[in-house]
Amino acid sequence: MTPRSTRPRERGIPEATVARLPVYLRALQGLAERGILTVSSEDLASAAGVNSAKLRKDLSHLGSYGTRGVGYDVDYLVYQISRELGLTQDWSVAIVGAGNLGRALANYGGFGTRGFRIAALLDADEGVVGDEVAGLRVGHIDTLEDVVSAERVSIGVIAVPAVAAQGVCDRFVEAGVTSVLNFAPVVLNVPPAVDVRKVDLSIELQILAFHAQRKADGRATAPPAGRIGAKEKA
Amino acid sequence: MTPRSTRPRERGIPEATVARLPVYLRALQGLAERGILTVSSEDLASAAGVNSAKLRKDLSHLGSYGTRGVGYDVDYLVYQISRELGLTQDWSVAIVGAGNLGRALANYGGFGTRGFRIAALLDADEGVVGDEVAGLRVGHIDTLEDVVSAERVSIGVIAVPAVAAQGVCDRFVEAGVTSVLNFAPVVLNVPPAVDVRKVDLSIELQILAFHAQRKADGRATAPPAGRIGAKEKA
DNA sequence: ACGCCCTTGTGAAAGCACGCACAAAGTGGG
DNA sequence: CCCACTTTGTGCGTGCTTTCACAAGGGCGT
Ligand SMILES: NC(=O)c1ccc[n+]([C@@H]2O[C@H](COP(=O)([O-])OP(=O)(O)OC[C@H]3O[C@@H](n4cnc5c(N)ncnc54)[C@H](O)[C@@H]3O)[C@@H](O)[C@H]2O)c1
Ligand SMILES: NC(=O)c1ccc[n+]([C@@H]2O[C@H](COP(=O)([O-])OP(=O)(O)OC[C@H]3O[C@@H](n4cnc5c(N)ncnc54)[C@H](O)[C@@H]3O)[C@@H](O)[C@H]2O)c1
Repeated sequence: MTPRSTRPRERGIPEATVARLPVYLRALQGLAERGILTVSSEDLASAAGVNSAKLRKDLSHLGSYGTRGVGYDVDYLVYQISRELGLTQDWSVAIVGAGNLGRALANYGGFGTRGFRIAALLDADEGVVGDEVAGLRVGHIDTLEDVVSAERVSIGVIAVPAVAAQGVCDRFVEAGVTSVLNFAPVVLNVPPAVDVRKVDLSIELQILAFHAQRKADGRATAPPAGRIGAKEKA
Repeated sequence: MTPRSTRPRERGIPEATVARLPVYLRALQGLAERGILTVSSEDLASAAGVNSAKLRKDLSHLGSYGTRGVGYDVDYLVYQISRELGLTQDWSVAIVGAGNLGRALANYGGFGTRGFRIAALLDADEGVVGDEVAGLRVGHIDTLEDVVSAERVSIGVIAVPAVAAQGVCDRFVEAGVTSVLNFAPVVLNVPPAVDVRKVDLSIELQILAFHAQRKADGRATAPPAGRIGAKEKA
């Protein structure tokens, strides 16, 4: 059979596109707040910081939601992108690690406004458990499995020290969480069905340093690469 | 002439490679701490969560620093990658916004240990200026230009609310900062010579939500393996 | 009702990135 | 000294991304 006739738009949005949809969504919400009703691909692309052809191709993966000669209806597009991203439903998030970062995350208002609900903030330190952070009481890490199941947590956030991250991750996975956002600077090992994304500050800084150095160098500066012990090239 | 050109690395390392070098570096440092002297591409790749062929190709962009039949000298490779990333020098970083996130960043130990020095933490709120955070006194935003110039800040970190981000960014750029790390959920507008990287929590969550929805949606329309299923994504 | 003009949606081309598979290169044993 | 074995470095095919360029589609003024 040819299942291709089943859907107006094929299931199978390129990963690169998925990563940009949230950016478009935010830009659109900004436009909506300013009372703008329609927007051309050119203007939206500019607001999102991308090339307009790319934006159109990205949106074309969702369907034909534009009107030629006019542009896109802002509200409608917000809805369509939200739906595609799964934001028409709420997602429960559990944060493990109530340290500097975990608390900052819990205090961050940008969660709830976008359909993500912090169901729990857990920590292993008895001195921290019971604290109130952003109207949430810090729970004990041992309740992780219960919380995940009771609150139907589908996204786990890891904000513990690097050495503890894999262990926390394993517990999340064991408890049935299949989406993990990792702030610890380690490579997590998970089964193929689990989706891990990482946010790594050091890496970002190092990438910036690389480019900064290159800008500063200007010309080819190959300082004596040689060093103790190892083989000398040439 | 024509010596097998000592030019180990051509100018022009692929961006994708640059983004992975910090991951390799961290994995190598972990090995070094455990007293491991040499490592094969297979083992290092596994520690870094990538394919070994990819790792070898990435490293080949820096030069031929491996020994066939043996592997790579851990210390030597640490040094080479560090040098390539510009980590053999120290970088001064200025953080603007001493709120939840700014404080968490300032308190984060992982900075100094990797060659990044927090030269200043600035805020506009008079009630916050003067606070001590992580042994650092919060300065007033109006001193930004002075600090940048006096401390030779080359990397600016933006941790202010979205509405204030572009303004802070403009001041950084005006002051001569050409590398910016942005935590605010906005698209920053900068001259071409300025390098901006963003860390956007909401976007990461939304991408996770997209895949989570897809997994939950009826069937496996797309085998999770093909996408960012398992190992961490770059 | 007609045609002009604007903007979308999309082939096609070019550019990157990835990973396989293997020759080359070096090690260590006999 | 030679050979068997290990692991690197890379040529090459494949698939994904980006960008260009334009035909098709739709609104709007006359
Ligand atoms: N603070 C930052 O700005 C920042 C930036 C980048 C990355 N990170 C990373 O984020 C993670 C957290 O950073 P932080 O500054 O919040 O550290 P932190 O030390 O302030 O907090 C860590 C918290 O995790 C808890 N914890 C430790 N082991 C645990 C376990 N097994 N189960 C549950 N809780 C446990 C500790 O009790 C502590 O409260 C670290 O991996 C760090 O490298 C932090
Ligand atoms: N807290 C988080 O976990 C988190 C997560 C993701 C993104 N963010 C983003 O990071 C940014 C900061 O978040 P936060 O939670 O720390 O906010 P916050 O409100 O706690 O802190 C913001 C700080 O910036 C200062 N500020 C405001 N305008 C300024 C200006 N023009 N110049 C200098 N300082 C100024 C404020 O005085 C305040 O101290 C926001 O854009 C937020 O969206 C935060």
